[in-house]
Amino acid sequence: MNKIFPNIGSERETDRLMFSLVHAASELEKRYEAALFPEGLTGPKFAALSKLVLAGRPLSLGELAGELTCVRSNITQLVDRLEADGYVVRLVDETDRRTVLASITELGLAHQKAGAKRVEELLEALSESLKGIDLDAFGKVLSVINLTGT
Amino acid sequence: MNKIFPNIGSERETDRLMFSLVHAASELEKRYEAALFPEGLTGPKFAALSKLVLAGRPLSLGELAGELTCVRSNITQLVDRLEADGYVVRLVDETDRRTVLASITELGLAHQKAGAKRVEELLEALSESLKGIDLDAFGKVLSVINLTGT
DNA sequence: TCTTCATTATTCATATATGAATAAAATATT
DNA sequence: AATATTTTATTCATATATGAATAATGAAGA
Repeated sequence: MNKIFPNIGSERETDRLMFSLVHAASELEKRYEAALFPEGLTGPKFAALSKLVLAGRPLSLGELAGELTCVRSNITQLVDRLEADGYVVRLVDETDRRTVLASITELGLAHQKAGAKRVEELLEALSESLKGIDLDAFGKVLSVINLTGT
Repeated sequence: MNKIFPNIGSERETDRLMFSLVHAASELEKRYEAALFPEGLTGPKFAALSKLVLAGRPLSLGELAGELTCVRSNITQLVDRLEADGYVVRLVDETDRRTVLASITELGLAHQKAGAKRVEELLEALSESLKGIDLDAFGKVLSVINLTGT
């Protein structure tokens, strides 16, 4: 599904560029997901595992929700699936019995590592294909859009 | 949820740019959805209604799926919701009784028009804030990424 | 014509996302 | 200490997306 701008065929240059930008982003996401697929991972699963690896310790589901900027109930479900995959286990935090910790398993670690390698290859290839292009102007436009209040 | 690139804090410039690109796209989408919300529309609902308006005739669900580049079962559900909203009605195609046509209602038309106005305002504002920026280089980078096979 | 094949939409299972309502536990207030 | 509030995760309802399996209909070929 084209999530945005049903492409009414606008004349304005910025319209076409914004359409193209959204398309490029979704293209990137597709390649990213495709890179992770052989390792039994999806984008959200890899993101969660990567946060655990980066932290180097079990994280509470609330912390994970914060890191991944999403709602708690989302993490509950994601961790359900990761647990079903055997990539993560739930632990109770004995210092605060409300808290549930997600702890990455050996299997999860192995898959995260493999996924990270694939993603690195993807970014490396992308970097290669963008060689010799003026990225400064690109960054400037992005920063304008990224100013959240326009 | 950060759909992509769990932001491991890479040094490579292109990595940061790709992250920024995905972020910009999701920012745009958020504003787009926010613009449509007051008109009782979401992105997918508005996209479907807009295709019907653009066509100027009822479209089969298969045609809609093609226009919106998504799977048929997705459209079945989307049209269910649009029908529940009263924005669309289902008609049987008498020339091919397998086919179901989605036909926009007066109410749907009114909401699409209102939504289109909001989106136009959003794009107008965006175009304004990008005035004076070199969009050529931007377009070039996007076109590289949009070459689906890299 | 009758059987086979293709096409259409729907249903079902699943993944991802949000937000409201709930339950359990910790903290604060009286 | 007892009550009230806050914080934690889960459950539920819903929206959006995919893909596999199914049912109904149409088209092609024997």
